[in-house]
Amino acid sequence: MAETNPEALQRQKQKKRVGLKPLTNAIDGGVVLRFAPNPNGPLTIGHARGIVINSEYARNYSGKVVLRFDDTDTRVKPPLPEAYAWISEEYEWLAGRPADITIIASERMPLYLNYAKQMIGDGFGYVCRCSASEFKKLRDQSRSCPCRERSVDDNLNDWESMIVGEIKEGGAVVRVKTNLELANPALRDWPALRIQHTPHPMVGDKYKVWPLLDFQSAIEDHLQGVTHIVRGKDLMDSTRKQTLLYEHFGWIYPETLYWGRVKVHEFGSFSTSQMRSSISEGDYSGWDDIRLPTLSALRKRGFDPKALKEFWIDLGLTQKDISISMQTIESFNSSIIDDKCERRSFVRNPVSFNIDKGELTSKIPESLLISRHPDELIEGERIWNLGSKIFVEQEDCVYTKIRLKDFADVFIEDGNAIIESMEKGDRRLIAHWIPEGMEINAVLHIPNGNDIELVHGLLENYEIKEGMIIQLERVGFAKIDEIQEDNLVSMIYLHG
RNA sequence: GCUCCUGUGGUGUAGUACGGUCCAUCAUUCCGGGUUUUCAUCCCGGCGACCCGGGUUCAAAUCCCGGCAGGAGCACCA
Repeated sequence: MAETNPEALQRQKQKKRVGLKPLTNAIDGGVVLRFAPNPNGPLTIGHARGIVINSEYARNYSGKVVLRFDDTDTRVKPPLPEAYAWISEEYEWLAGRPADITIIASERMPLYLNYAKQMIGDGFGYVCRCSASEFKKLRDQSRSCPCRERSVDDNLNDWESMIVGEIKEGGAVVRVKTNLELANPALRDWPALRIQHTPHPMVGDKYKVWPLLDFQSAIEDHLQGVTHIVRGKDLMDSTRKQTLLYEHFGWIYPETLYWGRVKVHEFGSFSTSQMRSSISEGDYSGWDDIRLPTLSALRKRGFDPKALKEFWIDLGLTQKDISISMQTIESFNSSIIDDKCERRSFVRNPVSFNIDKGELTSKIPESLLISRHPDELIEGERIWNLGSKIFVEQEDCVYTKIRLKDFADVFIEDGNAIIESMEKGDRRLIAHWIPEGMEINAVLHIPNGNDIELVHGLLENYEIKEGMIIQLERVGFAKIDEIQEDNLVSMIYLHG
């Protein structure tokens, strides 16, 4: 080998590439990407991939991201008015900055209708009044439908009828003329706009003709100067259809990248419309119900956006259909939050004992100083005022001699905990406990598939605030969701 | 059925354009050990993969051909 190919010997051992693959045809400062969700509900964990990949590429190339609401369907997937603001906000939460440009398709209807008219006027689009099934039949045989041969003037007349609402829903569509011999039947004379008389939640009944995704998205990408489109590979045919349209208009289609289908083990398959109906039926408390795979739910549970970001970047962009596990995301999250989460004691199944100080009375302090983080990564201590009683987790009461963590060795007898020494004298069990007076009733909500498991106990009531994420010693990370007026703390379990 | 995409350990992922220390990278899971006055976190170690069959070549995860498997699209949804 040294003779045939000496360079081969120089080859280094491979390393894993970090970050996203470079984009083709990308100029620093000139990259425009877009993230285009349907505002028919808030974002899910799958959308997170789109936000992360697009915003990361924009960051890498000092480019821009257009947040575009593709809300041109009033009936099958009607937009949810509140969702627009949720999505903008969730985008910012994840990307770390707001989108550079925000576009709402339904506000830009005149533009799309104009291009449609131009398309008809220039003869590469036509109004088709065949039924969907009639058309499909002809299309599958590469035959043109009767409407295709009509004059531009006839088409423009029909177009006007569509626009003013004279033609019923389903009565006509506008098609883009393509080569009918195209190998892929799905691309032949594809539909660009259809009639919808159902009022749009945002703009009302102003428009009777609405563009379909392939048309609206194609026009808008051109208008915004999008240079790179990253989309699911289920939209590969969209790319092909849109490229045909671009050729008609004389435009250049953006670079396109794809990702495969993503399933999350813990959530199985789900859809926004499915969740929407389950929520309205009361199966879930709302879009942020902790059992749901929505971004709002993950956020409510206390996930750090950086964890999601690192996770999706590590996965990168592949066209493989994948099945991921929340465990991996949780692992990214742990490494990010562990250093900044304070520890608190949470005693489940508490058993109370009287403290018997015995002969050591004079040596026992009135309060203990306990570190906020075991590695001293967080300054200051938690102050535990000792009362006359303690609560110990029942599980730890199987022995008579135990050590109260960070405090003293005790001997348990007849409901009393008799202090034997402050120093750890032997290898006895270290018990989990909390002094009386420091406790507050708490309930931990653990999402578990379709259920929420409730774990009751006593939480260490030291500097707790709503919204803070702490690590419950022995249990795992949790978020203080609500401190109720009846002195009950509601907590949400994050992960171990 | 037609059109298209994808196959690297349990799960993901790097490497594949241009064949060569690649007996294959990294993470996660799992198993074992260690640290810890938390059963959490953390640290160390280990198991574990190039879909199959041919071909080209001194040399194939990488190139060619043929299979097989999985997925998507074929909506007047996005």
